[in-house]
Amino acid sequence: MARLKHIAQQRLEKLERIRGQGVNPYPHSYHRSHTTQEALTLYEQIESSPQAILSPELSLAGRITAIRFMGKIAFFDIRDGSGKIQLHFSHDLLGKKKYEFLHEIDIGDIIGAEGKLFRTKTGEITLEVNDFTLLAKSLQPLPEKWHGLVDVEKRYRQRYLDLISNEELKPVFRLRSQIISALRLFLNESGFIEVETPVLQPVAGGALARRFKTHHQALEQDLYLRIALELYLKRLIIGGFDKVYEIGRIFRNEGISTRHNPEFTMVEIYQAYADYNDMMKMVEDMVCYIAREVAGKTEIKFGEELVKLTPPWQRISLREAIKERCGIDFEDCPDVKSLRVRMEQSGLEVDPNKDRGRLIDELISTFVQPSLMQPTFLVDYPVEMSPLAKRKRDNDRFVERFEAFIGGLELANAFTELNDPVEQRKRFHEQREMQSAELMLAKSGGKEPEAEAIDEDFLLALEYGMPPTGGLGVGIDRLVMLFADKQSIREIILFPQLKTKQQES
RNA sequence: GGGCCGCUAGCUCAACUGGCAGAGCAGCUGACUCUUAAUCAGCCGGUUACAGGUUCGAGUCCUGUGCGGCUCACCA
Repeated sequence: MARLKHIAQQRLEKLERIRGQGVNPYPHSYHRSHTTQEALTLYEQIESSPQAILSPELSLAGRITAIRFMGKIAFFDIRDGSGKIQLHFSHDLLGKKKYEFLHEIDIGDIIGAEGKLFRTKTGEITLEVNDFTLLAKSLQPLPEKWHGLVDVEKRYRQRYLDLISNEELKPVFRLRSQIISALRLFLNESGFIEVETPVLQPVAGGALARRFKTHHQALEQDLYLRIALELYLKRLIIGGFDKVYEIGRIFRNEGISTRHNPEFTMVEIYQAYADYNDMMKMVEDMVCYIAREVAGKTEIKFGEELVKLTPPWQRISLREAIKERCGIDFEDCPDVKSLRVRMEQSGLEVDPNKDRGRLIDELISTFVQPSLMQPTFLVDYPVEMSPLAKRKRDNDRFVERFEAFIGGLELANAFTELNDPVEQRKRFHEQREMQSAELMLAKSGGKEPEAEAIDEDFLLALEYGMPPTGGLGVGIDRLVMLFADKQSIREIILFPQLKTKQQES
């Protein structure tokens, strides 16, 4: 750029004038006695007290969001993490020199101010400033006060501006924090131990998803970012922690959408001597517990829907749910080919590369999922969709697995964990065969064909014996979407993934 | 990756079938001792995302590129 932006240039000139007066525009610290919210509360207490008490001297600090000069007095609004308050400056109280220094101060600057509280003629609690300190000079103009920052791309790329200018944003991320706290509290109170397992893994297993690859220099070895928490948490069950959970970031190298970010947060919970029925109960209890903690009730609004979280939630068998909605009974089509033909008969466009499990998955997301607004468990999945789940006690074509849906969002996935090491090895191999067949087919698509390795270290662990175990995974981001009533995952992730923009300088 | 839509001043938005690129806020100068979207007067601010093309003339039409939104695919 040939010349500096006009406004920034003016601010730099102000900065020099400030320094020229011997004032440090970026001092090291400032002692504030109250937050703006505490100050407002304090003054209301003073007013309602029976004795006539005067406001004590306080010091407040924050970012200037509005400036209104009226000749020899001025009103500023400042905002801190708790809220905002109005400041009143007068020429008479501050003296000529200090009052004139106010003209070097801009919207966006951070200041500290000392004085006493009073109420203006129009009734607003205000600090009568008898001294102030510049704490940080701002060199960039803030978005407009009235409309705030609207440009979606800018809101995500410069989230700090979004937070500064759109007041309704902070509560969303406070809510996110509260949900995670409540979740921890629930699990800790139920006797679970929180653990941390590797993010960098030599074999990224536990789910079917494309991975991110990286390289460790000293080990001279490729590593992958984890796509699930599952296999390491099960190692801990084997090691004798009977109740473990991890809240952690998962990375999946797949498409980005309003429901998908490349990195997202999951909680996975494993309980020894439990099965998927126990985990179903746990999901109900856990979501209700969180609802009461963060919303104070178990009925919440999501989009147009009023969602009732009180247990018991509806339980439908996956097979019945699909049959009811589109008339296809996938058990009548025991192999890929017949199911594909059946789906084509129903007028569906069918991806020829999909295996039977993925075709069934497509039936779920097309016909079933969108209608699951009230909390619902889909139970009992076909074995080929779930390589880590244990077969049903009375039907070995199905596994003991459920997925929980609320508001049309897939929220949780759980099963009675497979603990037979011989069968687990067999299932891994079957899965890999399907995958490499698929890769052969897709090869023309130009994707790098790289079949997932089998986690031999996990299989070895299983061979030492894992107790019967119930496992549960819950997508935290979607849980937050639900409670925050947001239709896009980008609204509840502070810094959603965007493509890097080329710098224009 | 496919389809549809968008990109104009620091921010929020105008500009009719192609005809001089504008307003409000922010900024600067001045007035104003209870304002709060303060008010009043004046001023500054643009490679209309980028690169080509059509045309006497392009913010507007065409082609390509970039980034974003929605959606489909993939996935959770």
